Amino acid sequence: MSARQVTLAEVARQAGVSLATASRVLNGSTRQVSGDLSERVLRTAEELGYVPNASAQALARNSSSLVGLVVHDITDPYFSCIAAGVTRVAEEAGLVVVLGTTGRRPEREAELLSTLRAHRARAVVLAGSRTTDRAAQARLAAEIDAFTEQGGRVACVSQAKLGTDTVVPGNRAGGRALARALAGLGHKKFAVLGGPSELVVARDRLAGFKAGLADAGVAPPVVVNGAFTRDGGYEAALELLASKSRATCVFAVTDVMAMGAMAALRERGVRVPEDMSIAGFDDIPTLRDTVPALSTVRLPLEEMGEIAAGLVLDGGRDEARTVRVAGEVVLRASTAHN
Amino acid sequence: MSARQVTLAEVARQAGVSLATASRVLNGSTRQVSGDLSERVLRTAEELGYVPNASAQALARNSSSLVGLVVHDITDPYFSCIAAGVTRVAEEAGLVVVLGTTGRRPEREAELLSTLRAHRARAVVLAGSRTTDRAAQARLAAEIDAFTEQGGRVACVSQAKLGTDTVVPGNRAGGRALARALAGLGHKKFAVLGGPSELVVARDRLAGFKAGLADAGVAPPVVVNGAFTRDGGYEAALELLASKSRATCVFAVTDVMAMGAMAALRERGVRVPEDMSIAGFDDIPTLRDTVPALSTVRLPLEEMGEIAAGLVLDGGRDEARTVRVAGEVVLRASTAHN
DNA sequence: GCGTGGCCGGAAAGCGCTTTCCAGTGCTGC
DNA sequence: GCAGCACTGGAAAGCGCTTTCCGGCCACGC
Repeated sequence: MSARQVTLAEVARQAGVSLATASRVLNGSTRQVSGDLSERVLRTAEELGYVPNASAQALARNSSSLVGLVVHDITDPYFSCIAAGVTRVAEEAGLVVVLGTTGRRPEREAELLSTLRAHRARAVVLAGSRTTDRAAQARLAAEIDAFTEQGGRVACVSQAKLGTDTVVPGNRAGGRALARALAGLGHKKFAVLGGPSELVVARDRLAGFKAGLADAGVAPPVVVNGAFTRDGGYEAALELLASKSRATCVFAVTDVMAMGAMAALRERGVRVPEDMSIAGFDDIPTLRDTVPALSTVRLPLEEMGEIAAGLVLDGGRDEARTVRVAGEVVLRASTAHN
Repeated sequence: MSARQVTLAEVARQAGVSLATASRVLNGSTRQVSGDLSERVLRTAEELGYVPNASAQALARNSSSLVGLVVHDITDPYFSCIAAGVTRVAEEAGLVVVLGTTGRRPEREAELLSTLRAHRARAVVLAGSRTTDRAAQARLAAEIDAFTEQGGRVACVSQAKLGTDTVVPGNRAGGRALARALAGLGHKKFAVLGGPSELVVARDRLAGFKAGLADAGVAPPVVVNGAFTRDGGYEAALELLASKSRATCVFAVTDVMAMGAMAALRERGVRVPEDMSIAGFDDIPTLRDTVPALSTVRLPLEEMGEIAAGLVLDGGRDEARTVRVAGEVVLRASTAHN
């Protein structure tokens, strides 16, 4: 139990070389070490089962091999897809990802950033959606500043933050294109299941959708707001039904919300798409296989995670970069002609 | 840019106390510090925006605040639910979780453990399923030993590993109960979409299912193996259909596989449950809302993650503990009477 | 009144590594 | 043949923190 860990010093002693030499061999510094010694060190390290102490390295080098990833809820396919992209890139780069979940509490985001800063994470990907809550936003901005000042890089997914690299999906454009496509199906009365109004993602998608309807000369939609979750979609759909709206097509600003909404419609005996067409946004994998398959705006989620990780790890230029990824309207069985 | 980080020494100097005192105030050691000094330190720390360097702390204390979590694919709801449970508990305990993904490559598991060991993670939760590949298993066992010898704790979910705490779902019992329930629906010919034969989870569920059929006096099922993924289920289902089996009910050893299987059946015009009943295992949240809703064996996935994290973080007794969690058969619309 | 604890502050010795600086060696070039 | 250089190995100074140990102080007991 607790057999003391093998240290570099032991390896060095065992191999009959200095600490410096052992260090140089085992981490590939710029300095050369003769093949002879080098091999001896390698061999003893192997024999002793030496594993470098990452904390000590981080301390000595003043930089760790940690990359932070902050999401609201890892259970949500939107986030888990992004997480998959981020981890893939990080692991390829030999880094380790630290997963933080906020549970959608804005203050947690700042807390996590602070923790990550304590760990001297070299970068962090913020995948949460931006809130418009002033205080939380200021606190977060301060943490981001502190983090970058300390030499770390920050990238955001789908929420531009001052001075950070960002991957922004075409929320507005996607919403707009979707609206036109749906209007093209002949629908005249639309409803939108919007997210909480303080989320810019939700607002952008909604704004785009409205613009698209306007393009098509269709009346503005009824909007019902709900939480950005499956249950939020469920509740919002019930509320919509209760309102006796005459909508024939409903747009949920998120696939996950659409999922909840479909459950609500089904429970109330509203057939999709016969009685009501429904579309979402994101194209999370699970909803491609459902019946009816969900019409949506496809976002390359894993790729977005990869891009974000790439931005944040590529040694970093100074100015903030923004990468836009386009959404692609995919009409499936959940939307019908009207 | 890179404004040097505030260190404890600066706080101490600024507050006019020694390093020791500052440290004692800011981390709550066993030693008391007079209210006067204490407050002064706290205040300066606050003013300067001091954040302790986690690497330095880890080094000095010889223990970090990292908890590892190893999964195959964070995108898979099974794993993301477990991950949610683990992160919740870890974050409550003030720890930080490091997410490692294996992409189902057995050797990655050992690699990740080694990395985690380098970081002196204080514990790790292994949520991957055990392989029967001898070499990989030995390598993994060695890493687990090394990890525990170094003072870290290891817990496994659903795979007993020598000397580790384990959370084991009732795979066999669940499979058995499900088989009986399905037989009770009147089905006589069964098929099973099994996972890769080297996964004990898959084998246990299958074995339980067979036992349950035997209990009910029903003939053994046709078994088709596929990968433990949505696509694996899809392929296996196609293979099953091609085999012209007369099965009226199929059990996919995993909900995710069932999802793929349902897609395959649908494509081939096989109606569920009219032409074919189908059941899964796990009860991942997304499949409760689909049409038809999937019959399955419910496992409290998030709770399993919480339990695993709890086991591994509770200061640890010496002998390995095992917590069993029962699966509960839930029949929904995807299975019909025959 | 003085010895004996109990407390609290501070000095300093690490924790395991990286990296700078210095010393020694063998070459090259004239 | 020797100055100068490139190159390699080692000693040692940190990195930012924790913790042991020591010294000073006060309160107490006899």
